[in-house]
Amino acid sequence: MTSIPVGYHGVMPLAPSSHTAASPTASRSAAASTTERLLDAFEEILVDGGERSATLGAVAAAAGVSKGGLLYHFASKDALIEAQLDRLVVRAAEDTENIRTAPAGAVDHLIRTSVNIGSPLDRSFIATTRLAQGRHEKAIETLDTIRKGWLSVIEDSVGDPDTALAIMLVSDGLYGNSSLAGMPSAPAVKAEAESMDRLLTVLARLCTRTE
Amino acid sequence: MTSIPVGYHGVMPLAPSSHTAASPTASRSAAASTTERLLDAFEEILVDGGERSATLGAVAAAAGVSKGGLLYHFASKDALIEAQLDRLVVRAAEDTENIRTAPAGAVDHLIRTSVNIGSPLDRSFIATTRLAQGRHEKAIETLDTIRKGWLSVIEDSVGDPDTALAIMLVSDGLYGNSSLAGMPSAPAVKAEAESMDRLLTVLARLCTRTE
DNA sequence: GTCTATACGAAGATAGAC
DNA sequence: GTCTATCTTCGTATAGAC
Repeated sequence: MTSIPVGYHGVMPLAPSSHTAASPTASRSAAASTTERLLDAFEEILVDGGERSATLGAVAAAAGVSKGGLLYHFASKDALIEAQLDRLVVRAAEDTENIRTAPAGAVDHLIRTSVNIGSPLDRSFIATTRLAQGRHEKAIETLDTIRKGWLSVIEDSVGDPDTALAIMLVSDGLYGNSSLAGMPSAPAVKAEAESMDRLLTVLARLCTRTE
Repeated sequence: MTSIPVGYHGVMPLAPSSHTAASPTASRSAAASTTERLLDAFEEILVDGGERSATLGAVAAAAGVSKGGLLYHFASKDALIEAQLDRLVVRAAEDTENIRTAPAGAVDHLIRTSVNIGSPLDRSFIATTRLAQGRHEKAIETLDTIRKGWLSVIEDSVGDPDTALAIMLVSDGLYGNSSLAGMPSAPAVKAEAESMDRLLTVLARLCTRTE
């Protein structure tokens, strides 16, 4: 199987303009650059198979290049990881703003987006979770920083730090469970939606002290 | 292969009541059987260094034996993992009973024990978390089963399934964060204790009757 | 029960051809 | 930019000595 050389093709229209990591010759646009495809492949393998299966060979193959090809773009495995972390930071920053300005409120938005639906941020985040569980120091720090940002937004929204912490922990729990479960089927997602509504109703009780 | 299943032989040895409490036997280098020491070493390396660093060589060395010595007790790495999972199941079963019969209430007990303080259960649980993040199927299933047991107890305690879920998620979040942070220092644990009290106060709001 | 020696393959990384 | 060797180290597992 696996006739298509291009491993992953989920992300679409977004123009890969901002790239904090080293980008050799990011010419033009159109289809995803090899660098982007490599990062996509890396994240996907990390999410689906865990840290151990995310070898340079596996990543290269999934992106449709050879190991040597990969190593042209990322001089070492750690360079690949660093670029992945940079990518997460960018995506998380956008997300934090989305939470802050969410029409339905920060809590509602945070909780609802705390389950993996396969979004680019989900993939980047869960991929980093795998690296963090492998005790990669910078991955742990990156997750911690992002989490602090989210917590801060929730604090601003609900006022009380302890309440914000409780909500943040629910989010952590949801994401953690979600990252262990396989990607749910479409109908399963729908079923989860109802559960999600009820959960939010319950959590609303936490915020009944707004002053 | 292996017509002689010398490999793994469960962890049946009945443990003296002090199982859930910290084993007073100083470190992991004395009287315990080699099998136990190997499992202790495996879990500790998994917790401290992640899945990748938990190689047979590292485990054997930490337990004070050679690779060959380890392989006498556990015929393969997977046998080692299976034994580790069995160990978690036993410890978690005891813990579930402790939660159910906790004087301060199930919720209070669950939440308070959802931060890593280095107990045998903590180590077994977090070690399994590492394996689960490495996408080890049985590790994922084991965690899921244990979690369902805890959730069930909380449900019995608080009555409402959705409220129970919220509390369970807070527990998941706490454990997840705790497993990423390094083992905190004694004073840090104390500081956390106050935060824990406040968190429980907040969570108490969830259990307010909603008729 | 535990050790040493070794087979075998996988993983990260380099060199250089195209 | 990408590929094909190739080197080296590491990880799992086997065989057999003590």
